[in-house]
Amino acid sequence: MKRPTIRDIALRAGVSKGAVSLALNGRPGVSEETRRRILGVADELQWRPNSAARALSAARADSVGLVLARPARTLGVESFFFQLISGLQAELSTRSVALMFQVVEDQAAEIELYRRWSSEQRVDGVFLVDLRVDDQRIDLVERLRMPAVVIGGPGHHGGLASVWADDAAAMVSIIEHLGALGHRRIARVAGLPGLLHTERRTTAFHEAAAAWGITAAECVATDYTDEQGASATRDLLTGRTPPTAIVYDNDVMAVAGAGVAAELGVAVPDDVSLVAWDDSPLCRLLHPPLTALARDTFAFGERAAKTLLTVLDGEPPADVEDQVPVLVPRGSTGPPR
Amino acid sequence: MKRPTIRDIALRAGVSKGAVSLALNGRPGVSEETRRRILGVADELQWRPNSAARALSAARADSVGLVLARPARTLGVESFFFQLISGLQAELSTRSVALMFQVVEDQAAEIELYRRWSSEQRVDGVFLVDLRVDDQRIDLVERLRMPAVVIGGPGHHGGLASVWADDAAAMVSIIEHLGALGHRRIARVAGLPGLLHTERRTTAFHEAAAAWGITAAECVATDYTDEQGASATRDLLTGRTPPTAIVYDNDVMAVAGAGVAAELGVAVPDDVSLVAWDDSPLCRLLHPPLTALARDTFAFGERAAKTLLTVLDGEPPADVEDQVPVLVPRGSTGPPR
DNA sequence: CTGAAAGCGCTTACAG
DNA sequence: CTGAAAGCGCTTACAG
Repeated sequence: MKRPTIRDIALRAGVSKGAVSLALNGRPGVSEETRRRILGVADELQWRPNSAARALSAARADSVGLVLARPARTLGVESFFFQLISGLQAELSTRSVALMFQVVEDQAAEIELYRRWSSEQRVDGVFLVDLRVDDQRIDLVERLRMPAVVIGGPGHHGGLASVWADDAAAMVSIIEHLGALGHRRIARVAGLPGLLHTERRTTAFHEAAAAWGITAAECVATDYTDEQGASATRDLLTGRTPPTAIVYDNDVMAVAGAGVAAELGVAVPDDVSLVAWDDSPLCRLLHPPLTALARDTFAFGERAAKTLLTVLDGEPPADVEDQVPVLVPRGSTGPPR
Repeated sequence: MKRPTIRDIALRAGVSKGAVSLALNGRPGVSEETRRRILGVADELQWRPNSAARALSAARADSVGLVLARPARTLGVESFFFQLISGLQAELSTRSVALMFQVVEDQAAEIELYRRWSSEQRVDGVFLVDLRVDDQRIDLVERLRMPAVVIGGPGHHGGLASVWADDAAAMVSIIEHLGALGHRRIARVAGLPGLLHTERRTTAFHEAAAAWGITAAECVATDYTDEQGASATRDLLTGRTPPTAIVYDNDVMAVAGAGVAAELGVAVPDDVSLVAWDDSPLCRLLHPPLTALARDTFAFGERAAKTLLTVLDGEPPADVEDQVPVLVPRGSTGPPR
C-alpha cells in the first residue's frame, strides 16, 4: 500500500535501480526491449517520481519562481499579472515545472526571498518583473548564478535573458491616433517613476509629441493606483489650459479618470479623449468604452516561460521581442470639440 | 565555496550531524550550551537547509497548494483571488511554507493535479475553492489523505476543515437595505449555478425577499463574466416590468450592468438601484460609485492558511466562521422613483 | 545528553 | 548494454 519506488520497479522487472532510472528518463544505456518492459512495470505500479528525491540527487527543483513586490493590500484590479501567470504555467506545465508565485511587501523582501530560494535550492530559475532603473536584482541574480528571464526589457538586464515589447513603438501609435484626430494638448498620467518601462514610455511620449508638433505634452507621475489616477485627472481637467486628451499608463487609472470626468461634467470624448495603456474587461465595460492599447499577455507569458526553459537547458540567454501592442480605438477618443 | 551542509557545521562544532539537526530544529536532545554553539556556527557559515533533502527525509514538502480551475484567458478583473493569495502567503511565510499556485482549465485537470501532487509529494496540503454542489474533490482529497481546508463552506465538506463567511446573513443585509428604501421588485444576476455559494445565496435571496413581502424576486444565472452580466441586465431592464433594483453576484457583472444602464438611458439610482457582491476599487471608481458588499479577503486568506497549518500540525479539522461581509451603501442605491 | 548509523528515493559515475 | 555502489543533505530511531 506504500507508494512504489524505483526499487519496486527494479525488483519486479528484474533489473537494477540504475537501469530503471535511465529507462524512466529516456536516456541511453538500456536496450529498447528492457526500456519497454520497465516502462510497462512502472505504469502497472502507477509509479510517480518523488519530487524531493529527484531534486536532491539531480540538484534540480523542477520549479521556477515569480515574485511580485507590491504591498499586498493594494494588489487588485490589474489583470495583467493573472494573465501573465496563466501564460507562464501553460508553458511550464508542458515540462512539469511548477511555478512558485509569491507576493511580498517590497524589493528588500524580494531580494531576501531570492537568497533563500537560492540557498534552499527551491527553484531552478526566476522571472524578474517591474524592472527599475539600475535594478539591484540583476546583479544579485547573476551573483547567485540563478538562471533568470527579465520580463519587460530591453536593455539594462546584464547578461540575463529577456522578453519585452516595444513600448516606444506602441506610444508612437497612441500619439499618432490622437494627433491625427487633431489633438494638440495631450497629457499623460504616468506610472511609477522608478520603473524602467515608465521611463522608456516617457521618452517616447515626448519624442512622438514633438514629431507631431505637440508642444503641450505634460507627464504626471503616479503610483498606478486609482486614487492618484483620479487626483491627477482632476488637476489636469481643472487647470487653466486643460488637455484635450489624456493617456494613462494603466487601465485602472484610466477608469478612475473617466469617473472624474463624469463627476466634473467633462464630456468624453467631446471635451477630453481618454486612452488606456493595457486593455482589459474593465475598459470594455465602461460607458463609453475606452480606447486601449491591447497586448496578448497570456502569449507573452508563454514566451517568457519558453525562454527560461531554454536557459535552464543550458542555451545562451536570448533576447526575445514580443509583438508590438495594438491600439484598439473605441468610444473614448474622438476629435477635440 | 560550496554551500555549507550540516556536515560542515558538525565538523566545525565538533559534534555529530544528528546533534546539529536537533539543535537547528529546536528539538530536545542537546544541551543548551552545545545548541548555542551549533547555532553560532550555522550562522557563521550562513547555513540554510536544503529543502529537497529536508523534504525527502522528513517526508514533508513545506509547501501547500492552491488550484484555480478556470479557463485561463477568462481570468481577469476579479481581485478576490489576488487578495486571498496575498493573505494566504502572509500567514504561510511565518512558517516558511511555500504556496504552489496553479491555474488549470477545468476540474478534471485540477483533480489530475492533486493526484500528481500527492504521489510526487509536492505539497503537504491544499486549499479547495469554488466548491460545487456534490463536489468530487472532497472525496478525492480525503481518499488521498491529503490535508485540506475548504474555503467557502459551510457544510458539504466531509471531514475536512473549512473557513467560510455567512453568505445568507450577508444577503439578508442587502435585501433589508433595498427593502427599507422601498424596493418591491428586486432581481438578482447570479453566478454559476453549480457553485455551492451561489445556491446558498439563491436560497437566502428568496427567503429574505419573502420576509419583506417582495414577490417579484427573480434570479438570472450567469457564468460570472461581464458579457453575461451585461446581457442579463439588458434583458431585465427592457422587460415589461423591470426591477427597481438589481443585485449582482460579483463586481465585474455589476460594473457591466451599470454600463448597460447608462447605455439604455436608465438612471442610477433613480430608475434602478445596483448592488455589487464583493467590493473592489472597480466599484469605487464608477460614477456613481456602487453600493457593495465588502469583506476583508486578505484577512480571510490569513485565517484559511492558519487553519491549514493547524491541520498539518495534527490538530482535528476546524470549522472557522469568518466575519459577515458588510454592506457599504454608496451612490448606486436609493429609493425607487 | 550525545554519537554513529541507517534510511528517505532518486541520479550518476564507474566497472564489467 | 547492464549492475552494483556511492552519494545528494537531511532526519530519526537506536545505542551508549
